[in-house]
Amino acid sequence: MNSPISGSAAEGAYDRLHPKIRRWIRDQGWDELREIQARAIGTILDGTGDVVIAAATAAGKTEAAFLPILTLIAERKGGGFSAVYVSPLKALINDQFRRLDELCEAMEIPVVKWHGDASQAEKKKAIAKPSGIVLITPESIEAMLTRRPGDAARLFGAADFIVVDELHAFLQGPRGLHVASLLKRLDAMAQKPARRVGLSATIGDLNQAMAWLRPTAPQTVDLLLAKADAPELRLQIRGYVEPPDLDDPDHAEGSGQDVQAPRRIALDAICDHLFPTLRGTNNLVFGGSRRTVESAADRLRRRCEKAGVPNEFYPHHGSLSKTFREDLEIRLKDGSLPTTAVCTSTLELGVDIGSVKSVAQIGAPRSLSSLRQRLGRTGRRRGTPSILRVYVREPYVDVKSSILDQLRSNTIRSVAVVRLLLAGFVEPAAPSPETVSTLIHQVLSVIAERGGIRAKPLFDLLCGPGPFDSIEPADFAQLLRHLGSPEVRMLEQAPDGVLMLGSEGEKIVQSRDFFAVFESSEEWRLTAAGRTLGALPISFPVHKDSLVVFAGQRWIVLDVDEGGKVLSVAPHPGGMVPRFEPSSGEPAHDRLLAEMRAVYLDNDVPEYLDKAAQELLAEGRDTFRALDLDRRSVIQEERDLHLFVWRSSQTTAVFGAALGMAGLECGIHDLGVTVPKTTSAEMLPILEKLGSMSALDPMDVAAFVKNVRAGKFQDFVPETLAQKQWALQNGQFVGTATAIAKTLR
DNA sequence: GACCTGCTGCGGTATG
Repeated sequence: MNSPISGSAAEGAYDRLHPKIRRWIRDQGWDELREIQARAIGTILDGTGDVVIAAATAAGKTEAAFLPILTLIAERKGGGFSAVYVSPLKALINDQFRRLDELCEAMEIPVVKWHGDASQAEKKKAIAKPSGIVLITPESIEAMLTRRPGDAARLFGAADFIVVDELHAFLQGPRGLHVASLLKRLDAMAQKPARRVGLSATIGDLNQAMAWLRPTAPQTVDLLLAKADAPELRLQIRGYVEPPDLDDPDHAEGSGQDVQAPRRIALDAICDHLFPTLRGTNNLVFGGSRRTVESAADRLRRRCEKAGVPNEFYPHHGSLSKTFREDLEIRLKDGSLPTTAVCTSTLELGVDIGSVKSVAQIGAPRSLSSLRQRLGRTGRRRGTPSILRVYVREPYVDVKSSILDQLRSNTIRSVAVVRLLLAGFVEPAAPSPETVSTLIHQVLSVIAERGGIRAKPLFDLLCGPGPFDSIEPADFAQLLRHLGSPEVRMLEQAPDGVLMLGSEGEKIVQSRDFFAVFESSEEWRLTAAGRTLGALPISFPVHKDSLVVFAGQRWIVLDVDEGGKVLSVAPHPGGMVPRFEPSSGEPAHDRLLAEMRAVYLDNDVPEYLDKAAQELLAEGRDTFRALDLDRRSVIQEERDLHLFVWRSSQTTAVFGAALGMAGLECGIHDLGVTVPKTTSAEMLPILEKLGSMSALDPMDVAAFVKNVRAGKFQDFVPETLAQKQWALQNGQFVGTATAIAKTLR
């Protein structure tokens, strides 16, 4: 049989694969290897170092990594896993298992799924005879190290490769710090450190990815970038204005939440457009919050009922039970019934749901990396376009309204985001404020793993180049002393200096929720006729006869089990949409604010705006000009003073903290800060003083920052260490804040 | 003015 692979480079790559892999490729009916796959085969077979493979979704990254890896490990038998694949999602492990299992079976290489829902028997088998490939979550690696330290080295210590999937998901946040630390610890127990292969779709700064993958030698990481061949993009931005005096833009249609006479809110009009536009095809609607998702899904279901047609709109978010979510994912992938999922960010990455016809977004986006990921769900078949509809909600305004509302910043932001999307911009990863909290977790974990360890080898194992590089020996000593203090009792020190777990540390490590480095909140479990619907935040006020909209249906609470934290419900026509826990918003990048300013200054009216959005854009620009915001940045509005900063959320927050030092409490928004009950006459000398401080010490600003501590173990982080870390991560923004103060006028 | 992610080991019982 002739080689099915065309192109000389690809042909060469194909010929170098293991004969059984070549047969499998022919059996798949593939007529060519993708370019990224051919290049990965060359790099992995010829090289000895680490590799980052960055390519669009559905470009065949998994095969790009595993075809050459399997070729190299084909002849290895037993003696530990040959390759460790780390994934942030169980669902992704299940998908990859289906893709790898058949190929590996042909090669007689075992593959084992290793996560909380995976078969105990399979895991036991692998512990007895570890071999081949393991597909595992970070938390399961953590559990292995702390609960079976004797087995860990035998299982992982001989691996030739560690593959990290969805690498971009680990470039920031506590879980990224956690996995990076686990990689170091796996290296420390290995006879020879494994080669690392990172797989990713959207990465804003590739240097960050290389540094994350091999902190000791980022420049040695081979980088394989797939040429982007993005499908044609069709897009529309639609504008909607809320009615006057609205207190809840997500309330349930025709419910008691609508206290005054029922009236139409923006969400009603948005769903009036979504219903006929999306019906009959598969789509994703991103709602932004679980509350908006429930409210919109409920409206769309009612429109189906009214039209006398079967419902095809279903909610999907993290509080819904697994069964609901999986049923919907299967229905989307299967494709025999038209289906639209109204979701939060749950369907943004990972799980295989096939290609959808269009993506809709309720509310103006703020993050390019997330919008890109969402768009990647459409236009996956050759020749079909990506379709994106953005539904922008703006408040009602009249002469008494705040200028912040009159500036129509949501509409402006939508236009700016589209411009940056077309320009190919993606935000880099932001620093993670959970550093010390995650270090505490790893300190406890290493002590549990080894039974006890002295401070110096503990520091050498965890710190230095890598996730905790910013922790100096003196910081580490301070942290250990604090953890060992009589008030904390996380650690104890034996007379010979060996650190061991204290009574509190023992309790924490033994608990079932030790393995994850992120927090989880307490919730009510919601059941109907014995079936679990999902979970509601414990803060949601409930009592018998409460009405609730959940899982796309309306319910009445029959019974409240305080002890078991269970709510029993039954279908009911009324219902309130529950409020979930609020937290801080998605951060905006400097470049987005610069682009928003450019949109205000320009005169072009993009043709992708509907008539209402065009009017909102014009209103925003008129207000911008009337206030002369091109030249002015300090605007008095009655007793409030607005300072227009035009910088990232992080810079604006630091600027706000610097004002806090001067005794001014202020509110922070996209465009800048608002200081209540202050005049520009009072403000100008303060700004002048701030601007003249050439060396404002970030440590001094840190003292005025609320929530300087973050993460699961934030209560155990010494305040001064938290402030020092904040100053390290925000020092550059403090400098920017003084520079901003100089320019405001 | 937000979202998402993860989970051991034991003892009990039922089933092939």
